[in-house]
Amino acid sequence: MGFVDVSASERPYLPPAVAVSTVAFALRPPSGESTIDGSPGLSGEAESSATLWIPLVRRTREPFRGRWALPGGPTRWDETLADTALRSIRSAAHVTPRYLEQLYAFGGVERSADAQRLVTIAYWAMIGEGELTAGASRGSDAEPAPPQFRYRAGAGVGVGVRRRWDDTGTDRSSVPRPGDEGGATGEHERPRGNVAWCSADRLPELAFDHADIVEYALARLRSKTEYAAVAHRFLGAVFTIGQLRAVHEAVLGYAVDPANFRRQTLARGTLIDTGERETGSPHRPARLYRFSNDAAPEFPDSRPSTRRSS
Amino acid sequence: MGFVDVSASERPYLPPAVAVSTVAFALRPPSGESTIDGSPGLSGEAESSATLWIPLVRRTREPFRGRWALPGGPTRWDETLADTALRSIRSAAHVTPRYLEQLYAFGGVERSADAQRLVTIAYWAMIGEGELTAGASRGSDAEPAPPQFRYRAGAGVGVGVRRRWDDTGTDRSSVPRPGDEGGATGEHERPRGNVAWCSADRLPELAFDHADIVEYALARLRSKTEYAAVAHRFLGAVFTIGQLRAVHEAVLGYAVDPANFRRQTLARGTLIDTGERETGSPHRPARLYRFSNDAAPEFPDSRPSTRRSS
DNA sequence: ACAATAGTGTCTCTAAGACAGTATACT
DNA sequence: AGTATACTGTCTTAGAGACACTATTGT
Repeated sequence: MGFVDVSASERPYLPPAVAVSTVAFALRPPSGESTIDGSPGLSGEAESSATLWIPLVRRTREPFRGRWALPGGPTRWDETLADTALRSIRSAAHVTPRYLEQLYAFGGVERSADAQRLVTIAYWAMIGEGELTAGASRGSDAEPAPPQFRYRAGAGVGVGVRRRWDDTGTDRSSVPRPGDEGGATGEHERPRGNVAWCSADRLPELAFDHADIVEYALARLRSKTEYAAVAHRFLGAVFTIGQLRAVHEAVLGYAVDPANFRRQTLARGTLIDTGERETGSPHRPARLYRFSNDAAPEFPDSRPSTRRSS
Repeated sequence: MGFVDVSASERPYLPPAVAVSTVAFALRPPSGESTIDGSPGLSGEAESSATLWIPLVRRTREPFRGRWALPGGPTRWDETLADTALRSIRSAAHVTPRYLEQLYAFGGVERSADAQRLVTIAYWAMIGEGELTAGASRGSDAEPAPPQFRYRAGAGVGVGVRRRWDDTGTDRSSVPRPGDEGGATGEHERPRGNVAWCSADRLPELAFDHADIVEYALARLRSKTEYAAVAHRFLGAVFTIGQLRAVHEAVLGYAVDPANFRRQTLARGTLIDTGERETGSPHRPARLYRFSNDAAPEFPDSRPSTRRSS
C-alpha cells in the first residue's frame, strides 16, 4: 500500500512517497526487552547514571538491510501523520506514548534513477513510566485506551522552536537513499526480536539519516523552555518533585539544585499537591504531586486555532 | 505534474501528494503591486502603523476556485522541499527571500474530502527591504544575485545537524530562475495578475487551511527568542538601530523602549558598526550597522553536542 | 528656537543560582 | 547515631524595564 505500482523507469517522475519516522524517548527500556549498546569502547567510563532510551527496529530488506533504524513507515491513505507515528511506536514498542510532537519534514531529493523519492516526516514522543512495566500492554493490541491521551497535532510545535540561522545549502542530502524506508509494502509488523532498546547516548550505526533525526530530537527535547511543561509525561500519574528533577537531569545531562528546582517548578503553578506522601523511602517521605491537566500541552500563543477557512 | 493520472474513484488509495505552501513576510508590499484588504469593516480605525504583508495567489481551479491562497504547489521530483518553497515565492512575488525556514507538515486526512490526499509542508520566509523596491526584480530576470543569500533548509532547525549541509556545495537556489516555469504544473499554479499582497492582520477568506498556516507562521515569528537573530533580514545590508527596532515593533505589535532595545541589541554582539551615518533625516543622524554573518548561530543552552553515535 | 530622534546613565524589580540550615524518614 | 533526602530561608547577581537626561541633526 503506499506505493503506486509502475515500472521502475517511471518512478523518478512519481510524486514522492510520504513516510514517518519516530524517536520515542523513555527513561529506561521496558522490563524484559532486549537492549543493544552501540558504543562498546566506552565501558570503562563512570557511566553517567541516567540516560534516555529509544526503541529501534532492524531492517529486513534493502537498503540498509540489517541495520537498525527508527520505527516508522509510509502513511496510509486514511490516517493522519500523527496516526502513522502512533501506529509505528505501538508496533515496535508495544506501548502508547504520552506525548507526541512533530519534529521536521525531511525532503531530500535523490537522483538515483530507479528509486522513488521519499519525504520523511519525523516525530518525537515521550513514553511514560507507567507504560514501561511488563504486562502493562504486551497484549499486542489488547491495549486499554489510556485515560487521557493527549498529543499535539496540527500546528502545535509551539513557541520558541529552536532556531537555526544560516544553514546554507539544500536538504537534498537528507535522505541518502530513498528506496523503501519502511518497506515497499508498508507494513509495520516487525517480527518480534527485531526490536531493541538503545541508549540515546550510545546508538549503533543507523540506517538512512536517522542518526541526525535522533540528534535533532534530543536537541529539541533539551530546549527546556518548552520542555518544562511536558517533562512530567515521563513519569506516572503522581510523582515527587525529586523524581521530576531526576527527569530534568536525565534530559539535560547535568545536575540541578534541588532547592531552586523546587521553587521554580512550584512557581509554574502547574503541580497539584495530592496530599499524599511517598512511602518506603530510606529518608524523609516526599509529597506526591499531580500535573494540572488544563495547564498542559497547550502553548501560550500558537494554538490549534479554529479553522476559519471552512 | 504532481498527480498520478488515475480515475477519481481510485484516488483515496493513492499515496498522498506532497505540496509546499509558503508564508512570505515583508514589511510592506512591493511598490506597484496590487493589494487587497480582507477586513473591510475596520477602516475607520487608527490603522496601527506597521503590519506585515504577505503575497497571495488566487486559485484558478477547484477546489476553492477563486479563493485566495498561499503561494505553493506540488514538489517536483528533482527539487527539495526548500527549492519548491523558493520557486513558489519567486513565481508569485518575483522576489527571492532572504530567509526561509520550514514551519510544519500538515497531513490531516480531512484536508481534501474526495480528492487525492494532500500532505502540505509549510514554509515561512522573510523578504528584505532591498527586494521590494520597484525595478529591483521586475525585469523578470535582471535581478542581481543577492550578495549573500542564505536560507535554512533541511533539518537545520536543530543544533548540530548542520554538518550535513556543508558538503552539498552548490547553492542552486541563489540562481534566481525567471518566473516562466512552464505552466503545466500543479494545482497551485497561477498566471500573472492573480497575485496580490495583503496585510497579515486583515486576510480574506483563504483556501484550504491556509489561514491556520498563516496564524502559525505569525506565532513563530513573534517568539522573539529566536527572532532577534534574523529580524535584520527584513532590512537592507546596513540599517540603523531605530529601523531594526521598527521591525521588532511591527512583528510584535507593540512599541518597545528605544533605550533598552539599543542596549539589548548591542549586547548580543551581532551588530557591527560600519562607521557610517544616516543622512537626510530631520533629526540627529543615526549610526549604520551591519549584521555579523559569523555571529552566533550559538544557543544559550542546547549546544552542538558532539555526535556520540559514531 | 523647535521638533524629532539618537544615544547615555541610572534606578528598581524580578528571577536564577549558590548555599546554609532545618525536618523527617529509614537503617 | 548516622545517612539520605525533603524542604525552607537568604544572599548575590544578571538582566529587563522604566525613565530622566544629553546630543545632534533639519526646518
